Amino acid sequence: MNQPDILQALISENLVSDPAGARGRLLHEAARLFRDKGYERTTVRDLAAAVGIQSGSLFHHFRSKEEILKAVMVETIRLNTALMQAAVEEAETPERKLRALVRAELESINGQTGEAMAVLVFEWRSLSEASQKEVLELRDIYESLWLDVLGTLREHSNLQADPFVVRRMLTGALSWTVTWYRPERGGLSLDGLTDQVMAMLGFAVPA
Amino acid sequence: MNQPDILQALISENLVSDPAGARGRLLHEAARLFRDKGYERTTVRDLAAAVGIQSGSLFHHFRSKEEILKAVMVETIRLNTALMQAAVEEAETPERKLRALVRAELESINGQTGEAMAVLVFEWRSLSEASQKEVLELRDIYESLWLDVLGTLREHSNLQADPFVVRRMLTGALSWTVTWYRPERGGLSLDGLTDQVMAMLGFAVPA
DNA sequence: GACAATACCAAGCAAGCGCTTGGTTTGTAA
DNA sequence: TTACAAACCAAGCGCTTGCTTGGTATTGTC
Repeated sequence: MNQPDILQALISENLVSDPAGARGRLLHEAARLFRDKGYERTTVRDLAAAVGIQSGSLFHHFRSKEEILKAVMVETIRLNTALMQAAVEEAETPERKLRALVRAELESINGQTGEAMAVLVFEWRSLSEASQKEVLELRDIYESLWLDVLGTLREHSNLQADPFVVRRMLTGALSWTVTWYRPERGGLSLDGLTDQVMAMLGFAVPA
Repeated sequence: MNQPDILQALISENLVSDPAGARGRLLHEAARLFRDKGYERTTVRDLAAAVGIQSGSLFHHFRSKEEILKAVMVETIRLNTALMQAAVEEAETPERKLRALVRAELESINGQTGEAMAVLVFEWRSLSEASQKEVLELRDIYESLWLDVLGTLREHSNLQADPFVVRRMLTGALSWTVTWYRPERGGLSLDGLTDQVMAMLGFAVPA
């Protein structure tokens, strides 16, 4: 299943909002604003203005400002978990599975869902503890994908370091690309960047 | 020169505030609060209460709340640049220099200056653009330390990936440890963690 | 012991915040 | 046409925010 199909499937299951609908458009604008200005500095008036309604009207769709932040995070994780799962299944060797994961995460961070992924990383503390717990459970599925692949590589001695540590290091390293990676100017493509990450981990770049 | 001596030297040059003084104590508490609650969620009343004065009295020491954030960042960079410089000079081979840098950065993030380093990473956007520019200039010195060492390793073919990319990946990976690394419970020491990072990069762990 | 300079307090202002309220428009289906 | 819910507006409430102001202790210096 390709990327648009996966998105479509999630929309029809009501797990992700349709980007064309009112709710989806708001979440997209919210992600952009939260990334650019931070959650706290973004006012409900900013959010409302971004989709062309009055600030009070927001509360017809969401009970609170925090619920908007949570929705951004939850829907992003749902989408990216599905995309990652597909990417892993398509690859055949453990090394190619790892490459697929790295590539997919780089894409989620620097591509279409980039704004929302940045929010997930940098606005985490703005979530209430109750919401944090909910979101963390969703992340577990996502993370187990990584740990399975890294664990297999470790067994085959293709990895010198501990899988848990490597995953956490990669989380930081890949997330951080959002602060500096600009594919448009400078030449390094997403595939090129993926190669660099694999090379850093000691895996040869395929010809 | 050891760590306390370096700190003392910076204090006497007025580049870093004495932690025992009023200003230094405030900056320390500010770093802690900013890390725990975020800059925006921390009020000047919180800051004042943490050092036992009235909120208005803060503005005798700092012109604005943002100036406090900036001071936290500037002083942290000054201190850690000095510590890194010393660490690199002491090591003799390029590989050992890299290890010294990794170890020093992990220590700065997870040790005494950890609160302030976390602020530097996560509250960056809360700085005004003018302040960001100032702080960025200070970071350049710091970063050139890394690029020199990584560049040398690259020339000696001990590094497969591009030094600029590796440094940026390491920035993310090492910063991110602040979100998960808890030395007290779990066993992995700072040296052990440093070994893991080096292993991940394909460098053998010294016996 | 006089006298600045420094450090602080008590009170509060103006602006901006998230959110509520009561009422109006719009879409949908019988 | 009627009925009704969903979507939205206009206005503003109550509270918190960063910061100011005018005055009072505290400290260091000769």
